[in-house]
Amino acid sequence: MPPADPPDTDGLRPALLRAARAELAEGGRAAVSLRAVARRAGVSHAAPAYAFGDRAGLLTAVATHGYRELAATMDEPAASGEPADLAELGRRYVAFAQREPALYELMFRPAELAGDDADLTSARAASLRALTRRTRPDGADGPPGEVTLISWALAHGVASLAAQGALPASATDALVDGFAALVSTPS
Amino acid sequence: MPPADPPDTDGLRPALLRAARAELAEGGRAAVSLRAVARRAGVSHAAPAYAFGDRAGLLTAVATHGYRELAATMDEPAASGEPADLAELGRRYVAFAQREPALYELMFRPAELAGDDADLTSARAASLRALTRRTRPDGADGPPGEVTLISWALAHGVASLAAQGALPASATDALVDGFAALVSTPS
DNA sequence: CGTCGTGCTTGACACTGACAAGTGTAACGC
DNA sequence: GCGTTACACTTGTCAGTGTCAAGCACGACG
Repeated sequence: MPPADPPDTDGLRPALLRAARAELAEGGRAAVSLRAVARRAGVSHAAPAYAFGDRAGLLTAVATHGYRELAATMDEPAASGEPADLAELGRRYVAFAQREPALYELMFRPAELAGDDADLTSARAASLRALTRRTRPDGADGPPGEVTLISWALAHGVASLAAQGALPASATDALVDGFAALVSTPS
Repeated sequence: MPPADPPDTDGLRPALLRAARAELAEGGRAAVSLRAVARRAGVSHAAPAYAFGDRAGLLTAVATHGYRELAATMDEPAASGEPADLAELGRRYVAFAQREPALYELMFRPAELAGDDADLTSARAASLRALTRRTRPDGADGPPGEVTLISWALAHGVASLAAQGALPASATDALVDGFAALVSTPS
């Protein structure tokens, strides 16, 4: 019987994660089968299931990486050195989704992920925190407010619609900027 | 060889569509297998593929129905008899997605649909038209403007995030209303 | 009475995720 | 040295899936 929590020190899990990312990028979410990942990584067909428990476990690990990268993207200071403003933040969010559409799609597909995974939960919380921090006037942490949630929903909506061709990819920045202008208009 | 376009007069296709909707509602998108649908409809395992070409064809037919229902929901006049305003429209859109989350999810999953299907394309266009008509000051048809697209993206974002538990279902109406207030604030 | 097409079924294949059991190997006690 | 044990996988197998070719019943038509 495989151990409940195999150590991550060796190269199997990282190698499988790399292979899964490559499959995801090349063939989309449907192409990420345990066996295809195993073939690409040059291991036996059951190795991924051993290393990650099951398919949901593998996808969860991939999605966790995605959330970490998204949070890092948002935390990055702007060229000016100052924290990014709302429009810049939205553009980055959408750009991330457009750069890795299959990964972004996977991140928001809880039916295929292990929702109770601790790493996933914390990475998800970290990315929401990065967004919250930048949409509060004081730049501090705290529970997301209405403006944060509306901004998130808008960015997610633009990213999702663009990812599936419902919106032209060239229109996304204008929509994000238009929304930011709405928000900053004094009521 | 099955004919390219089997007639829709008999009961096979409607029966399979009903079965597919039931599978979708009960077990989510992953539960809609051609064989499960066939079992539920009481036909042979290959009948769905015969009737719809392949799995994508069946899902496309289901999604097409979904777009038709969504458009009908939005076109419905409000209790007052007047066309729905932006907030009401958004609430209806999100409510539709929450009433049939698996169907809504399927409708925005082009990787599993036959994107070039004429019925799907026209149903999709009709639902966008219903939304456009109600977000233009003159209530006329025409290409969707920036406000329409931003509103759509917001509604889609709220619906998607709520469907997967990222937002509490109880918060969606407040977000939609908050957005509508932003839009109606004179700049 | 044949024969022909239509509408669906039967049968098969390759592929998938999951599981049980096997295999090699390194570490450890003696 | 040797036996035992734990680990890190691999091998083998099973049920389920989508797809395709072939078969079959049956009514229409000559």
